Amino acid sequence: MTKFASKTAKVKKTASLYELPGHLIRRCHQISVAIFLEECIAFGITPQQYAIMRVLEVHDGVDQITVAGLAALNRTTTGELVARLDDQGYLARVGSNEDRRVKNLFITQAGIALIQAVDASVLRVQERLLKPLNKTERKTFISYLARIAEVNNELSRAPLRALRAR
Amino acid sequence: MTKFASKTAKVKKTASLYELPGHLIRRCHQISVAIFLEECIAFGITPQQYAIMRVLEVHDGVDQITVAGLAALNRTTTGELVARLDDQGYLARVGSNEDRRVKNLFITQAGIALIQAVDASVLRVQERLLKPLNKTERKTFISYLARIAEVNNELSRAPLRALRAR
DNA sequence: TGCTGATCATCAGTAGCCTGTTTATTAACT
DNA sequence: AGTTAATAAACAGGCTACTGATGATCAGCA
Repeated sequence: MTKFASKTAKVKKTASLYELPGHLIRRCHQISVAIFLEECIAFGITPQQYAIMRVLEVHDGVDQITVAGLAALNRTTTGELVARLDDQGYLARVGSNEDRRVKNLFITQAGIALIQAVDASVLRVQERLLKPLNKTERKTFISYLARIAEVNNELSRAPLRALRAR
Repeated sequence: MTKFASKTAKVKKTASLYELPGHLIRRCHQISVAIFLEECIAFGITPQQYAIMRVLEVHDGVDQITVAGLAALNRTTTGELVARLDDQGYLARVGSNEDRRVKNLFITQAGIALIQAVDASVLRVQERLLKPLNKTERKTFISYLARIAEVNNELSRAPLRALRAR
């Protein structure tokens, strides 16, 4: 048996759990969220809520599904997040007149103020998260993440969706 | 104002949402989970459940908190995951005699069979996830992820915890 | 022995993430 | 006009992730 082990061992074995990219990405995600919450605790905002606000900052007045697409968030989750942001007064849901199925989302003054106020904290999140990498490594790392996210976008259950023409 | 803009612009502005590492990591995480679920749909297992099984494969008989630490999972979440794995018959929870607070987790024959059966699928998950990167880029990417997870481990709300001496 | 502090599992409650379905409405086609 | 298909939002239900608290138990120490 052992005699032919090297020749018959064509079956690749899965790496250690601690080397599996999926597991590592999950851990990095947890770290990223933890740092974000710690830095932004004073604003009572989560990374996902922040993402929606950043989308709205650029695409004010779009509907929930569009925001979900632009932020790469699930449509149902987005509904919940938007409800909370509405409660907090950072955005307003306004029923559309042209299409009565739609609720358009508009950023409020408080919402604009929030994005500005939170900016320094978000910068610190990036800084702390990427601290283990030097400047060139950071660029490389981000470019790899971006490439994986872009090329595999359609594999995601909440893919990024560009703004549709109206 | 504009005249001095370049000189006064010492305040770094946060990057586009689509360049923020936190946001990109979240998207890659979603993709990773989606591919895993797709590949392993036949086994009815999730990435987190798989992580627990892999830990148990090496550290059979440890308690829930220890498994949580070794898999970098939250203690409460681990309790739920373990309950489901128990229901599915992949592990057994056995009350300890030495310490009656503790429930030791033992992998079952079905659990061992599962890990083996799922192996090829997990390999495909890695392959598909990292497809946008070439061989050297993959190594670099994984090493960056590992470094970020390791250096920032204590920032996580569910940090990796080594096996404690008993 | 009895007190005190730690520890394991669990519960309650909140948030995120997802699927499939339902309701209301719109668009498209006959 | 009337049927059908498509779409936005919301609902039901399940899994993951976390905090803070509770009950049971154990360990250390007076």
